[in-house]
Amino acid sequence: MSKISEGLERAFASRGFAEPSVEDLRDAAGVSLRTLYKYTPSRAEMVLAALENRHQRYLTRVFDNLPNEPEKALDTILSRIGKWMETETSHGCLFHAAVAADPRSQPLRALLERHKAEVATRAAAAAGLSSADTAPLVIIEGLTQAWPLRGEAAVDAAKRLAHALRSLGA
Amino acid sequence: MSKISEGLERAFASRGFAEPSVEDLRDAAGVSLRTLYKYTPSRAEMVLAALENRHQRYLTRVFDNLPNEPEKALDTILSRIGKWMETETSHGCLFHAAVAADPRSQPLRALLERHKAEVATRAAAAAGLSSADTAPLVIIEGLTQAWPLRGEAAVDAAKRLAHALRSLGA
DNA sequence: GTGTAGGTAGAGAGATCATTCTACATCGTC
DNA sequence: GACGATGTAGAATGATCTCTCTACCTACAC
Repeated sequence: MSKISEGLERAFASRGFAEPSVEDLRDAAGVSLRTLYKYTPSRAEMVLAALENRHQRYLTRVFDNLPNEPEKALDTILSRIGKWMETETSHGCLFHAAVAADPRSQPLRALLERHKAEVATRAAAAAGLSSADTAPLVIIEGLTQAWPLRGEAAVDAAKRLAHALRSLGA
Repeated sequence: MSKISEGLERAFASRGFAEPSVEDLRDAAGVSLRTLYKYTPSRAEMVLAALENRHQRYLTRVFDNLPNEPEKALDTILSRIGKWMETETSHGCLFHAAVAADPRSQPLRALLERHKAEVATRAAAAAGLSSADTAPLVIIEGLTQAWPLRGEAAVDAAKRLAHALRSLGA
């Protein structure tokens, strides 16, 4: 149920992956322990459900209704990521955080890779670049990690890089 | 004692911050529990000691003996970070990982900020840019997070961005 | 109104973990 | 050769956590 995933996402995003106990997660999900375990039969699956929800929300927030002109599209993406950081999280990428908290988990790695692959592909396509070009991913990752340290200045720097890349690539 | 910090760094780097128990950390540090607690009186301080060690090693490996020409310096830094990723860690930045694992910890945040501030300052200086310029930090962060996903292609993309930045800024 | 599917509340089992404590060993210095 | 500082090995403590289980409730189909 999506109410559960939403609550889980909120809990992990604000308190990290280590701290919240399953009882905390139950409260955040707004259901009983029994129902929580029915949909996500272990704590590890609660993490996966939260990230699945995150993935969808992120893609919608960042990539929907982009301008058609490739010159503007990447700028818009970077602005939106700045806003996302501001409202949704104050420290880095939740997928990287989940993997960092439990680096041995294979399903978690797979989810991270799927998420980033989709982000990279969409960003490159919107910017009119080859989908194999890694540069947009580097800019986006850089912005996401630098934002907690520099705030809006990171957005500006990312945009400058995107602009420089475009004028050099042309 | 530095043998302890080194062992702790190795343990957290390879197994993450959540998994290793204090007994595992004792084995990695190569001392008794009592001695371990003498130098680092809580598990949280073991994390801090590991990161302190990491910080010094990283600065040395990445920033020592850089070429004097600003055009080459940033390229060298990015190549060295690629090598660092290859030999030292397979997933992202250990400081971000530590904060992600325990986002409420103030000392951890402070350490992350100190580390990144020093990296940003040194990179900007070596590249002949203003030390307030956020672009080098964005590139470095982007490379560090994209490397686990794209390997050497991330190094190449980071270098292209650095080059584009330089030719646009000039 | 009875049966069934699916919910809540919450106690309990069983394991694990961080931290402390006890008992003993080593070694350089006087 | 005895002392004191510092180390090791590992048991004991007390808290906490995940996951399961029991007991009860609600709503609806027939």
